[in-house]
Amino acid sequence: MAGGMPKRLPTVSDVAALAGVSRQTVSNVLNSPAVVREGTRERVHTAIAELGYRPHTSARRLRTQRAATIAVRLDPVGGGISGAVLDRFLHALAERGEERGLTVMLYTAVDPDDEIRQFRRLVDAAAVDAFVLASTYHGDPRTEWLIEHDQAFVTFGRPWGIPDLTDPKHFWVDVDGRHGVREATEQLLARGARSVGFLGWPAGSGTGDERRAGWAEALRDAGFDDARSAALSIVAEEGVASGREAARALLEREPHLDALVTASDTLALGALIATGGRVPVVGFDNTPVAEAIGFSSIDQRVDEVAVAALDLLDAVGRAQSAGPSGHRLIEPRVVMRESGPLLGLLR
Amino acid sequence: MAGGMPKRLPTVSDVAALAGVSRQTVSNVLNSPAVVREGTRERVHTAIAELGYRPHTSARRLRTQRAATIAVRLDPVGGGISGAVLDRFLHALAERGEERGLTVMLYTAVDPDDEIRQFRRLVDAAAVDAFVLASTYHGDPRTEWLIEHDQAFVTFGRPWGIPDLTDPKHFWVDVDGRHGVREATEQLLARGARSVGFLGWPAGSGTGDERRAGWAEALRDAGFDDARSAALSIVAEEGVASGREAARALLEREPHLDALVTASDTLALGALIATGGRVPVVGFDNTPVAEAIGFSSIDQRVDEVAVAALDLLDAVGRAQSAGPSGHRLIEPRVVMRESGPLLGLLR
DNA sequence: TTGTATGCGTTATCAG
DNA sequence: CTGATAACGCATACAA
Repeated sequence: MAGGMPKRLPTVSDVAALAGVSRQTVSNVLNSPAVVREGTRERVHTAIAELGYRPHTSARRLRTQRAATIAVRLDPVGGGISGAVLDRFLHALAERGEERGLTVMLYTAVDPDDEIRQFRRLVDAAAVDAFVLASTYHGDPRTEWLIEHDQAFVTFGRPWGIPDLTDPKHFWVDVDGRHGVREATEQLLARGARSVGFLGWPAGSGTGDERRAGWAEALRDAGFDDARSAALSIVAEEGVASGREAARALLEREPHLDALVTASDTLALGALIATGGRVPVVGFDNTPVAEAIGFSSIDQRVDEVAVAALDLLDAVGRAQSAGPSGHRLIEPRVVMRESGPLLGLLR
Repeated sequence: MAGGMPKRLPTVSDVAALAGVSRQTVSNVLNSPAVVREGTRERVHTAIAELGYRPHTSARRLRTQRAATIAVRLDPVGGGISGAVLDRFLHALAERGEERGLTVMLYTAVDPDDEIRQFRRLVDAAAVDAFVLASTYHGDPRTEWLIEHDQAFVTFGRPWGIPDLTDPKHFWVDVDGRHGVREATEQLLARGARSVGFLGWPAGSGTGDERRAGWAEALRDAGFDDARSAALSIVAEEGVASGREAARALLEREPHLDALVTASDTLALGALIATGGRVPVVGFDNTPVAEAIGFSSIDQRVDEVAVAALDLLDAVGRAQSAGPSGHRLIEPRVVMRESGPLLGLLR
């Protein structure tokens, strides 16, 4: 790098001098503007602009004892097709966080124990004042540690398995998959589909069960009896190949099937391959793949999730009641696509 | 959150008291261990461990005038299939950075001007002491701004278009795509392929041109004359569909083609669809898709890239000469896959 | 409304 | 080798 002068950054004192006030006044202009007189305030602002002054992050943090930083774990690699969801969430978090003066920092961990070690490191160094976890389960050692050590955190994903979802110690944001799948199913029916199937994961994953439930609800409301519905549903492990197998089996059993909702874009892709794109398929996550291939999907609206997560952390930080409760359920958005540029490939 | 006591973190003073030394000695143990006597050092370490003490990040930053933080822009969404590369790089950066006591923070920007605004914000607030950019071009306003303002930065990607790649003001790390493609081609030939084609991007993108050059070199070394080679090459815009079209056209023209190297996994996927998986195809980036489908690809080794980038930044920070030069060219790794679980799908 | 004094936790300087 | 003192830049209680 070219070795210019160290070029000291301006401080409050510099601003104060230029504006002809005390440095305390400058601080007031920034932190309690109401307390300073109009004219003075303006002079200070001019000086600030002229010098390009900005409060020194570390000094402020040291003084206020707040890092204004939230930590998020970055996983090794977004699991294949669906990984993009976490990335989009991260992006949203960084973007909306910046609006509130928050910095997003990354950490990595190979397992829960390692992650707790990271918690300890970041907390002990006062490097962070909140964590965002990408999902949790009942008895998760990470959330237990965080609660025990009074650390602010929020999870993207309900704490599946916890008997009482309103546990006031555990703040979470989640996407209402049930609602989204239900809506997608209703839309398919409204468009004339007479037999809408569901391809989901084996029972036991909270997320997957919710999605299936949404589909079942829609069919029930449309007058299908439960036995009839049950025959239209099939399970598969996450994966293109298993999705294709399952879709194939389902179609063999129910040849009149004229639409399919699935628990993920991965399964949707498998189903599209199996049907040669002849049956409309709705995926979940609205990944780039869905967009590229051109099939319908359900978007998680990670931006809203990020905003909600930050709201909750704000509330935690101020020890306020977090609004109605410490949780937010975001309604996903159904993205219907009539046909895509690549669907033809599958024939 | 449960409202326990504020639970003050231990400071150097606490450690000093417990160890029965002055706090300066504690600081010395941490920063210049050589200067303190063995026995004392041990006592201090014991006290540190007992209290779970860690230097307060912000205090240290304020004092040392170094943020120990590097900023990386997170893009809205990793462009479809190939996006994962940047994610993996980010992960590697966070992981290797932590080993050196560096924090990775994220920022977002909608365009270069916006990004420069972010630079200004982060620099003026002393929030960051280096930037990592994901690629640049000649006359890039971002690098110009950074150089002009004496900010440390390194780019992942050569500054294409700059006449002198050894510009001492611009540090970069890149992957030697030419070498990788050449090696992949050689391996195909060694395995008995008699006619290896290349499917790449239109001329003009530095990256793409390099990759094509690697393939051409391998053919030349194998005794193909240039005219013969030229007929085996075709171009396509990035995208599955266009890759498929181009591969189809190439095969029609050169039916005896028995292997294909491509400039990206996206193009490779298109080619695989076109050939029904009957011709071995090598992609580039070794994305999750390549792994899932099971085709060969060239891995960028982002971990090595991250390490090299951090090395360069270290050198910049200490105003040292950055080793041999301010650049590192990483050799990618060819990942040959005989067949994958999903290749059959394409038939 | 404005200015003054003090401390956040750390490290650097310098005298013992 | 160790210990006192000052300063990094900011914000707050308190006095003017």
